[in-house]
Parts: sequence; C-alpha cells; structure tokens
Amino acid sequence: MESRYNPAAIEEKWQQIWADLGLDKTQTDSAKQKFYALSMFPYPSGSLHMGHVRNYVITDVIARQKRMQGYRVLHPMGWDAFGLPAENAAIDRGIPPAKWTYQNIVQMRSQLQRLGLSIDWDREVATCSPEYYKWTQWIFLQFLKAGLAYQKEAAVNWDPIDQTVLANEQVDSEGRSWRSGAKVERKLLRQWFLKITDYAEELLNDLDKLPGWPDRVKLMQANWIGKSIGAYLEFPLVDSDEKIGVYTTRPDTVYGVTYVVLAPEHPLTKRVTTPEQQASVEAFVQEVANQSELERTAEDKPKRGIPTGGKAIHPFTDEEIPIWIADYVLYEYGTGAVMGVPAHDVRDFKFAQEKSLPIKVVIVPENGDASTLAAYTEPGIVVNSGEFDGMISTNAKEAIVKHAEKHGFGNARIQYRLRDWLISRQRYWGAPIPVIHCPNCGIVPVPDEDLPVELPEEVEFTGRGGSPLTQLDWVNVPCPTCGTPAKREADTMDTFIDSSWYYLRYPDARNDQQAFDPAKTNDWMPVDQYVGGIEHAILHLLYSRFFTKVLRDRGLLNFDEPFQRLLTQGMVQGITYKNPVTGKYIAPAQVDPNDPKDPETGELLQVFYEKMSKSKYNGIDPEEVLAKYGVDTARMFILFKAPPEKDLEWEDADVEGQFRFLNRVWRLVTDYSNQPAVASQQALTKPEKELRRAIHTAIKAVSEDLEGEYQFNTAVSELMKLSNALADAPCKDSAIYAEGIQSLLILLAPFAPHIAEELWHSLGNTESIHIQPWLKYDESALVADEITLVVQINGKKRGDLQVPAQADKAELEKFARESEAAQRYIEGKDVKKVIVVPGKLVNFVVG
RNA sequence: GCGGAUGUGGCGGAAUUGGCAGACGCGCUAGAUUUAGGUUCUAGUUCCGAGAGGAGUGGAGGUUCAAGUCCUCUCAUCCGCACCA
Repeated sequence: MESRYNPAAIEEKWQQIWADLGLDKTQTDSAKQKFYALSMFPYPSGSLHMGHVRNYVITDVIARQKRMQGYRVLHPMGWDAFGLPAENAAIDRGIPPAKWTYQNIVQMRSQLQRLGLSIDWDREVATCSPEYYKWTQWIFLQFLKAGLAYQKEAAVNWDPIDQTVLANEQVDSEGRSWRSGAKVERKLLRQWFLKITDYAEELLNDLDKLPGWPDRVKLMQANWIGKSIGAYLEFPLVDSDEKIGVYTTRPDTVYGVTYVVLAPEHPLTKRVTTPEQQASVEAFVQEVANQSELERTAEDKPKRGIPTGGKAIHPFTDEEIPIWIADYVLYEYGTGAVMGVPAHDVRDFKFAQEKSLPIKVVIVPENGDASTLAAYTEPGIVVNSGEFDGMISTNAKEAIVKHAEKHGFGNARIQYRLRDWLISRQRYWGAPIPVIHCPNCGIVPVPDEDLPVELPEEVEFTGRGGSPLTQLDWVNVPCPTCGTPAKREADTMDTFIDSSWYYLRYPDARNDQQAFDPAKTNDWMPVDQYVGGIEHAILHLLYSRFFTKVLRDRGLLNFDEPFQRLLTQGMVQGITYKNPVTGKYIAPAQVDPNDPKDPETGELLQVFYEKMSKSKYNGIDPEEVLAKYGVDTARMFILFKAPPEKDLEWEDADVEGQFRFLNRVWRLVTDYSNQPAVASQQALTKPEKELRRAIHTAIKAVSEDLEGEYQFNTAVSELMKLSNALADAPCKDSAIYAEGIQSLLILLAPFAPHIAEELWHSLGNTESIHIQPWLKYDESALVADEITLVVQINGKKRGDLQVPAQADKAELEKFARESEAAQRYIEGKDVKKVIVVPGKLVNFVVG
C-alpha cells in the first residue's frame, strides 16, 4: 500500500476485483426486500458528458447504500440506441447506423465502467438490437389488438427537400428544417397514432398516487393533459339539416353569442360558404395551410378571419348569426369550432373589435357596471338571457346545459388538451412498425412468430428521397392472411416508444420467449427511485405511464404507475465567457479569470455559468477529470457541490477541495493503522464520549440524508465533520477512535467506493466494505452531558453557558438568571416574563 | 397573459416543530513547516465599528417573548405553457 493517496493505483484494481467477485450482480434472494434504482438510459452518442456522470453517480450512491442496508438491488443500464444521429453519421460519413451505434456503445460502456458504478451489466439492453425491438414490435401489436393503435390523416411538418416528416423540435423558429434549411410545409399524411387520449383521465388522476414526484413535474403533466369542464352545444345551419358543434367552458355566456367561428380546416367550411364568398374563403384557407404551427400561434398577432357568408341559428334565441372562419380557432382542439362571445372572452372581444362584430353583454359584475371597453370574464349576474336572467353566472352554467340537454342540442362535456401520439417516422434507424398493407385484407399485423421485422442491413444512405426502406425489395411480402402480394409498412416507430417500456425489460432482460416474465417484472416493479433530467417531465415520463397502464389492462402488469419516486437532477454548468458586443464565446483557456477580457478586442467579457456545450467552449471532459483526480474525487465533488435537483456549477477549485478531503481521510486512516489501538477501559473519558457522540451523530445524519430527500451535499458535509472530529480527537489510541475510523469508511463507501475499499483493507479487513451492513446509530450516544444554554433578553442573545443536560425548566431558569450576562441586563429592571425552552434557551422579557 | 419555482456572506450552499443565522466547503488574510510548490498545519474570515455595541436572510409592513421559517403587500430572476374556446 502506498503512503500517498494515488487514485490511479487503486481504482482500476478494485473495479477488477469487484467484477471478479460479482458484487454488482443482482441478488434474487426473495427473503430480502427489493429496491429498483434506475437512471434514464443514455443515447449512445459515443462520449460521456458530465450530465451523464452526475445522473449515474446519484443512482449509484443510492444503490450501494441500499445494498449495504440489506436490500436486493436492481441497478441496470442500457442504451436508447435508435435515433437520427446514427442515420446522419451514415449519410455524412458512410458508416452504417448499426456499426456506428455499436461502436459508440462499446466506448461509452467502458467510460461508464470507469466511474465505478455498481451496475449489473448482465442485464444491459440496447433498443436497436433485434432481441429488444422484437418486443417493442410485439408491444405495438398489443396496442393494435387493444384498438389503441390506428392510422389517420394528420397535418404534419413536411420537409419538401428531404422528403420526410419532421418533429416540431426539428423545425426552427422561422419555420425551416434544421437539416435542409427548407421552409417546412404543413401536409396531410396518413400516419400511425397511439390513443393516449383514452387514458387522459387516469393519467391525470393517478398523479395523486405519486407523492414521491416533484410537484413541478406533476403540474406540468396536468397542464399538458389540460382537462377542462364545459359543454357541447349545437348551432343548426340556416339552410341545411347540418349543425355546427362547438365546445365551450362558458355555457353561461351563450346568450352573448353574436357569431360562430370555424377553423379553416373544418369540413363544414365548404358547405357554409356562399358563392360570392367562395374565392376569398379558398384563398384564406390556402394561406393558413401554408403557415407552420409556429407562425400560426405566434404571440399577440392580429386575429385574421373572414366571413363565409353562411348563417347559423342561435339555439336559444333562434336569431340568425354569421359564420366566420379564423386562424385563431384550432381544428385539433375541441370540435374545431367556437361560439363567439365578444363581451366575455378576450380573444372574441379582440376579433369582434377588429371585424366590427356586435358585442352583447350578458353578465354584469354584482356591484359594478357593464363595460364594453374590455371583455368581462369574471362571474357575475346573468342579464339579457331570457329565463336565466338574474341568476349567478356560475349557477347558470348548469341550468343552461340542462336546458340544452332537454331540448336535444347540447350536453355537458369534458375536454382534454392532450392529443393522440403520432408515432410514425419516415426514417430508417428505428423499429419497423410490424404491419403489412394487403390490397385485399387491409392492415394485417405481422404474426407474432414472424417477429422481429428486422431492419435490412444492405442499405444506401443518401439523405434524400425519404426513408431508404421504401425503396427496398424488403417491403414486398405476401399477405400473412391471404398470400396476395402485399407491402410492409415502411415507417419506423418514434424512438420514445423504445424507451417507454425498457424499465420493464431489465428484471428479465435475457428472456427470448417474452418481452418479460410478468412474475419477475411484477416482483421488481415499480422502480423505487428513478433519476433523470427535467427535459423528460412530459415526454418520456408521460409515455411510460401510458404504456404501463395499457400493459396492465392487457393483463401483463399488476401495478398502475411505473416510477414510485422521481428525482430530476439539475444541469451541470461550466463557466462561460461571452463578448457582449460581438456575441462570441471565448474559451476559458484564453481568458484570465481575474480580468476577463477578449484576447482579440480587449473588451470586458460577460462571465456566467451555463449548460456545458461545445459551441460555448465551457465543457469539461470527464476523462480529463478522472485522469487528474480519479473518479472518487469527481463523485464527491458532484455530490457535494449542489443539491441533486439544482444546477451544478463546475468549479475546479472545489474539485481540488474534494481531492484534499480524500487525502485527509487517507492520512487519517494510514496514520491510524500505523499506530494500532490499545485495549479500551471500562468507563469512557470525556473526549471519548464526545467522539462517540460525533460518530453517532454522523451515522444518523448521513442515514437520514440518504432517506427520502437524498441530500447528498449535506451527507458529504457530515462525513467531513466526522473526519474533522477524528483528526482533532485527543484519544487516538482508544477503541472509540477505532470505531470512528471504521464508521467513517463505511459511511464513505457509497460515495467514494474505491478509496473506502482500499483503506478498509489496509485496516486488515478481508471482506469487501461494500457488503458490510450499513451502520445504525445508538440513541444513547447522542445524548450530551452538558448543553449550551443561550440567554436572551427581550429575544436578543446576550450570552450562553454550559449547563447539565438533564436540568429541568426551573433549574434552567435559575442557571440563566445567575449568569453574568443576565445579571448585567436584568439588574434594576422588572422581569415581566421568562420563557424557558428546554435544551435551547431562556428568554427574559424585561420592561 | 396563465401557472410554478427561487431570492441567505466574496462564492456554492446549511439551518427539526418559529428558538444561537451563515454548518460544510471554496476563496481570502495572517503565521508556521517544507529543498520547492498551486503541499501540509495553526488562527481568522456576514457587514459597520478601535471597542462597547449596532445592523443583518430581495424590499415594505404585520403576528410573536422570539421570524430565514407564519401572514399581507411588493420587487427581481429563472422555468413551464401559451389564441386550448
């Protein structure tokens, strides 16, 4: 053993020994309580960044401590391996996507292993492997059988140069494709959808079953689902049997309707347009169709619309009202049509003003007067509304809906903002959608025994002309039902499908008969602690919840929610220098931190912390940090620097500080092991008692910090306090000191596993520290003989004194009253009141 | 616009139920040790003040013997959603 702490000499050594011992293998002893610790699996980009390190170190500490506490722990890892970057590598560099991806996986796996993570690599999954996506496809067919997967025409972002659909996030703020730079068009295409809307209500309600999730995430999901309670009302057309259905949350304002508006895409638009309006309506519809969703929903732009010339009948008043079309009405939401109530809706008000439509007030404030200067959207008294006049508007809602129901032109209705999930991708590197289009039988699912539908490997990538799959003979297959020549679906699935069920696979990752054995998955699930970035607050987490519920309803799972507790870790930020004039980012190496100036122009630079990225030159390569300090220091720094859910500012000086701390621990233990303890006496001396108290305080504090809220930063500070207490202890030859050294190492083990193991063995131990039982604190050791009693006068601290811990209230008051501090302030004054807080303070209230 | 979160030393951050504000670390100051060091050790470090003392948790009020913590108002920053009828 070396006399100096040299991480390079011990880290790889122990990683090898742990692997040989199989310490990280998942235990299956059913007598033990299970604990499933999971980090969101990474996309195999090929290089590990600090965000990954933070994510995986957090779950590793949890997994290691739970194992020491006697749980059987499942702590697996895998790869979210389908996706566009692999295809782009193929297009740009001619490397097949599979090859590129697997190369990256090999590289990233070894980088992860370098972090000393206690991961069971036997359960590794890669979503791009046929052994995995076979079951992704099987699950898709389960959705299809349940009637939850369907095709429909939808307006999507279409890149006319690359000939493919793009996700919203691949279109920039000017409506251009990120790849080709082409202006994205809206195009109606037949696409596959999953019916997530069927589960909207349960996805919303079950958020209440997740007390271990951050409120912020639950709120974001609730907003995304966007439940609203209102009414469906029908407005018959003047010269036809057809009706315009509208959805409104304000049925109480129905008498204020002065027009009806259709979305431009609404199928009734053509029907209601009069011949004289036809040309201008068609032009308007075309204009709106050419706008991207972004342009159309841009903030605060004037509302545009034109009259169709058609008229509808107000179902309550029988008045004729005009039918308009306008771009502020969204076809995707509600019925794609709204009733215009300018007096009581800010948007309708604005539109009516611009278009000079009548404004009819039907609700007035209880004590104020009716104003026509702005929309009045608050509750009030109903007026100008026939039989409903005089009602409180909130009560009128129900009465009006009842009236509509009774007369057959409306009913109460609940509406969600959530839309069905478009999963088709005209891309190669994803799981093929396992259906066959037969001219006779229509859509035929690929039979289970023919799964997986494998991606063909001999493919040329040009980046043009859409998915290469459509051009291969691969698409030509006989129909499984009737044998007629038919065509495979050439679209692949959104990669979010792959990641919506991977956590179900880990409990049974090598099963080649089923996606998972329900007994095993039900045993390990739900995930006890899930850790990942906030960017998945909606996407991945909502989809996974949806998948869990569907598979439960298919009889495959016996739980409602996949992730019991969720920790959303903050970003890792690097120091960033920016020239405020040129807008250029400057690499820190070129800047003097004490005098941050642009090396070229000499201008004073802005200095701030921002998420690490190549373009800002503010990234820190994990490999460099590990080479310089070792992984234990990196782990300690990351855990100590900030609470896990907050952003972390990377600061070299603080990394250095953690390195110093581990060095101090190293010296503390090596000095001790050179000078072994003598036998202990019966009664503890005062310093021994104090040290023992420090030890058990640390055990308690670290244990509590790892429970529930995961306050790793304060847990590490407790380790430092214990280390300081040991360094300062005057009783280094005592058995208590030996207990302290051992306790420090055991408590340190989940955080800095290598140094803890090395020092543990230097004390003569032969078993791994990582299979030692976690420590329990002794309540009696926490009790101090003496406490510091604070003396306050009128709530201000005026002094303190040592008093026996067991003193009662009367004694405490007596001690305090006799103290020098109290005497000085009380003398000659009238003590009106004395407050005694046992164990804490005595407060004299004087006049 | 709607919804949410956060404001504590030079910096990151601690503070059970209202009970010593600033734990722990970084940085800084002084001293010691070392062949040297960006090593290690010791002492100090919220601000004002020589001191006694005073002020102090974004700001202004309030409740209380006692407020970072509870209440009212307000300001700032960040995040999410955004014509959802």
